Amino acid sequence: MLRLATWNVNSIRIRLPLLEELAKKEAPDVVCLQEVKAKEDDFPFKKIKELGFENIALYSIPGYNGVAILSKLPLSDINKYCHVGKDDARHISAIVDNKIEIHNIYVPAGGDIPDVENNPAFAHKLNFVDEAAAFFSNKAATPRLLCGDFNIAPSENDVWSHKALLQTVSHTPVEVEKLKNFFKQGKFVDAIRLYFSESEKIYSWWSYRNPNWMKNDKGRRLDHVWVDNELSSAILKAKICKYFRAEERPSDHVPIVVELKI
DNA sequence: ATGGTGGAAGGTCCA
Repeated sequence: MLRLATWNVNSIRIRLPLLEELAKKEAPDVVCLQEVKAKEDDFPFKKIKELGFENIALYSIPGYNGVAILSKLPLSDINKYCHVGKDDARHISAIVDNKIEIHNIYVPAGGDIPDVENNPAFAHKLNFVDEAAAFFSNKAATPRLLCGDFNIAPSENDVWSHKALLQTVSHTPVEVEKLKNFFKQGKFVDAIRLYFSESEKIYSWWSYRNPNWMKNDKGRRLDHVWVDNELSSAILKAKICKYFRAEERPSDHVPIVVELKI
């Protein structure tokens, strides 16, 4: 049995108390973090090891982005990837316990304007997703799990209003198409939708800019866990830890936890 | 049509 959490923490240093809560309440064996926003010298290795995560794979730069895999089980074959020519710390992988290859990915947010001509950040996002799709198009020797903040809510019920968000970066048709292509090319299974029906609205992110986030519930499902299709029967449970959004000094994303039988 | 909040960095950027 393996319990894995993925969470965009939006600064690991600010979120240490909540990471401790995650470790205690959800008991993950592996935690994939995005937006750690701390360079290696500032990363709280000691405190994280004290929580039981003795094995840490980190790919970070100062200030922005940064991904990490925290694990109670041994990590091997750690790789850090540069996509579309940018060394911006968005993709790290490791094999956990010699059983499963975990890829932790932070897809660029893409700015505000969904237009590649007028917004280089949006072009970067689309190119990143295309390159990732190509990267994962071949079968791997070890079963794979991909997770992270993909910054795209692909289905109608991954957003509070499909119609209202058609022109909003994260739910535009061009992004959704590219994410679905990525998904198809890699023959992946959406571990979260295996557990929740397609007709159920599920979100993992609520904007900081909406102080009434709980009442309005204008969320989006930006965070994902995908597995190789041969692992689909290994998914036993999935949980979106919405209660983390209501904690003191929350991230705008909440952790997602999956339980696999491997 | 706009601005709303949060984090890190450092006198502004990214989300």
